[in-house]
Amino acid sequence: MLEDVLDKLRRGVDEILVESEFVARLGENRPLRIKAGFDPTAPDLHLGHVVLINKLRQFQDFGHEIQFLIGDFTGMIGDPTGKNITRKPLSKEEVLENAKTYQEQVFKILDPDKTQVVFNSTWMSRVSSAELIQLASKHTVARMLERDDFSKRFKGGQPIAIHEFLYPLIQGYDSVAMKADIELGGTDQKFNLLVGRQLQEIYGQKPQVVITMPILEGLNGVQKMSKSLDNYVAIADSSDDMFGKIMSISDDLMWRYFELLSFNSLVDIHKWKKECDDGANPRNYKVSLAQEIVERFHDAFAAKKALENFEARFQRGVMPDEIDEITLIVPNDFLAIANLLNDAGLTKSTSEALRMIKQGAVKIDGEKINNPKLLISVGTKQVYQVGKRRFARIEITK
RNA sequence: GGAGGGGUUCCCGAGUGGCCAAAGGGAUCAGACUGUAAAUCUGACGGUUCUACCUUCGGAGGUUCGAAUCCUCCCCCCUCCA
Repeated sequence: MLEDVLDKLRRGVDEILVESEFVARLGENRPLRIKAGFDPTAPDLHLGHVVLINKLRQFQDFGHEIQFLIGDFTGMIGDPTGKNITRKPLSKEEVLENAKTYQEQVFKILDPDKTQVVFNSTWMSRVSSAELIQLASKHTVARMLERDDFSKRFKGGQPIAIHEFLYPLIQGYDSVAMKADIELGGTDQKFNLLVGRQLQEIYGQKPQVVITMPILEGLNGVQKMSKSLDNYVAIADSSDDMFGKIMSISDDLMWRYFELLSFNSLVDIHKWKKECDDGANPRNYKVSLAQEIVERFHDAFAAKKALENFEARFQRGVMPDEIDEITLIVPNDFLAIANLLNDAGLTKSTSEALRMIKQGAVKIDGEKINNPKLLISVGTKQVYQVGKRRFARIEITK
């Protein structure tokens, strides 16, 4: 029984520190306090976050208690880690607003009744400077430099601000304040999570078990999924977008997504991979992955519809059902095509519009055009298309 | 406080007086092909009234017919010494 639970909980995780302690805690047969921290600045949750949240859900299903920690205290200070732009500090109102958005999204996966949302400002804002220095005295610079990104930056001559050393300490102190049994985080959080263990021990608590989850690669498979790199699938994406984005990942990356995001058993996933290796069409498997994910965040009907739209659009070249309607008001009787596309927002600049036309990417009512100097007269209303994905029905009036 | 190194187009990173809107790679976009918004190949990738012009190489001046490249001052980052 315990073995079965363990197997399920181990799926997809990167590391469990310390495994024997983990087994012992589960054996205590009580609801464990599972901590997971989130940054209050990015309320747009994406599939990268889902990897972790799915795991939380699993713990929840086994009867454990999720402590969904929103790091509003640190967020209010503003953490410029690894950035050259100073992140602007968030106000109390913004933090609360973001927290609300978070919950709306996260409760698509987690059970709200078994989830406690907590803010670290609750305890951190009461900590005095003297106490903070006390906390800082519990750790050394040498140990801080063990953290991979710190040591890399240190050796590579990149700056490390003093307060960046405080973040792991505060995060670790959160574990003390919360009396966490287990803390989950991405592999990039490993160091911080371990600081939690050390601090708990210093403060006379049983150190938390640390579980790290892999960082999901973004759509291009190169860097991690993140909003700022624009390679993400947001939980809030429309069903069509979500479906299309998943279809755009490479066949290789698909297996990674299967393992980390799908609820299908690993046995099945490995079987499918083998089938593909033996010549089956990976497209079909990718479709089922895309459908599973769309279904989870929307519903079965939306998933079916998304597939139909996708096939119509990209296999048969049918125009989408819903096209943005735009009306452009111009002073003359004619408008040059490049300016039109730019004004309508279909291209980023008129230069880009001209390039697109040269490359044969522009269609009017389904007809490819190749004259970059084409003039469109006032009074017309046509569907303009740039590439395969950008459409608008544009009316020109005087 | 002293000595030295560095800031280049979305990112990484070449370029040390004209051939530089600036190599190469990544990302992105488009076309072809297809199994799909995969892979692969090809092309594009600052802006505009586009065979030309304008703006860009941390900022402000200067030298020069001509500067990302040379000089001066300033800002920022890093290393070593104290």
